[in-house]
Amino acid sequence: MTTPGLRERKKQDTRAALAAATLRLAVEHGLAAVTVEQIAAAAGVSYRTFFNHFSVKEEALLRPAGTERTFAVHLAEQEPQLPPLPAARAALRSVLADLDADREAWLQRLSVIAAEPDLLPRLVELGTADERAMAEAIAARTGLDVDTDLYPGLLAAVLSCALRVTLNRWHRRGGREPLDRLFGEAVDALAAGLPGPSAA
Amino acid sequence: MTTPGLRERKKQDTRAALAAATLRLAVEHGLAAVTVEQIAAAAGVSYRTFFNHFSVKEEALLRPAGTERTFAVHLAEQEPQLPPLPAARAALRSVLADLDADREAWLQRLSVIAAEPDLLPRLVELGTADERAMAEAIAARTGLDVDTDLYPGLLAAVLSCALRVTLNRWHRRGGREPLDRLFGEAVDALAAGLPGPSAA
DNA sequence: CACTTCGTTGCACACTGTGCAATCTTGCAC
DNA sequence: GTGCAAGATTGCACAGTGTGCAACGAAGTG
Repeated sequence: MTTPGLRERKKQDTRAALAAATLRLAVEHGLAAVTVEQIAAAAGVSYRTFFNHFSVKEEALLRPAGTERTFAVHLAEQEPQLPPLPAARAALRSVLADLDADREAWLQRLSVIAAEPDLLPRLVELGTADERAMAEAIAARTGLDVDTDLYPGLLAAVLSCALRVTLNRWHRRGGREPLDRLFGEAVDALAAGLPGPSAA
Repeated sequence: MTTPGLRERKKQDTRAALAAATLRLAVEHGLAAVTVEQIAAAAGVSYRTFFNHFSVKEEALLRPAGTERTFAVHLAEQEPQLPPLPAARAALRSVLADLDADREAWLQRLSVIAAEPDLLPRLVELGTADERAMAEAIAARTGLDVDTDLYPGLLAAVLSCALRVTLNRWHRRGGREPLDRLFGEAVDALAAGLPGPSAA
């Protein structure tokens, strides 16, 4: 927890500039129509530098900040005696709060995805890394083995889905409904065992 | 439902040859280390022809047959009064039976994925098309709207996850446990509302 | 036997993503 | 402040992906 340091700060600035340029250009022309070269130019850095920060073009759109292990941190903060599902749900609420702090940008990102159906899979693709981390955090909390036991992997996978579906609905409603409530609906349906189409 | 015709048959042969060559080479060297050019050569066709059948390299590994809408068909066959979750579960059992008919090949495909972690996301990526189809089939059955109602999209997403987790477990156990039973365990946990780590 | 349809092929091309080496700036110790 | 190590940026070359286009030939149709 030492001082960030000038070097680290400039690095984050570069990443942020690239992410911002990506978002702006993608909103304008669609991500597919924008080349990495254009993004780098708009951010004032070289083509090669782009790949020092992001390994894939999509990453610049969908992971503007560094690889945050926020879920694991938030999960660890929950009361130890809380069952896994409520604990994970509370942790994800915190993650969603972070997203909500950047409302406009995230709604724009979701718009870019909605406008280019081919990109939706890539969003999911980026999400698998987080899903893996989530599974490991759940395994650590429950004392299970992430590789042999069913529960951690299944819960993480299912919650990732709920998150994805929720973001999709949130965007389709113009971000007017509170993200929190939409996610709550999804998790409630899960906790009830997907009994049937009760929630319209 | 007319006769397939010689032309159509040859087309399927070409696709099958490409898929088989892809699997063989990928098992041997890993998919990333194999180029499309090598695959095409091994299948006895030109480089360009590969992309007449598959739009992405991964597709040749993970979708050896044509784009089958098997789930929707199987779902339509279920008793109309059956609730959505059991109906979808039964339909997916049929899909899994199809996979099981090709046991060895599918276990090999899963091995290729397991050996190359970077590929797992791409599997998910390919799966999103099926997920969308699944959501539409469920929407049609329940009379809900796939775009505005929560239920179809959520159920399809969650079942896709269960399927993915199940295939993963199946492979890790060497394909010895019946695919059917592993999937049943996952869906049981879902139907129970993910109460806690009861199923070890 | 025309005539259409369509899968295959070759070619050119824009772009992605990587390895490598050079350069420059920051952080740190003396 | 001077020198040195760490690391971020850059340029260059390169393998490979995926696409558009036009030509060719075999399969389907009358």
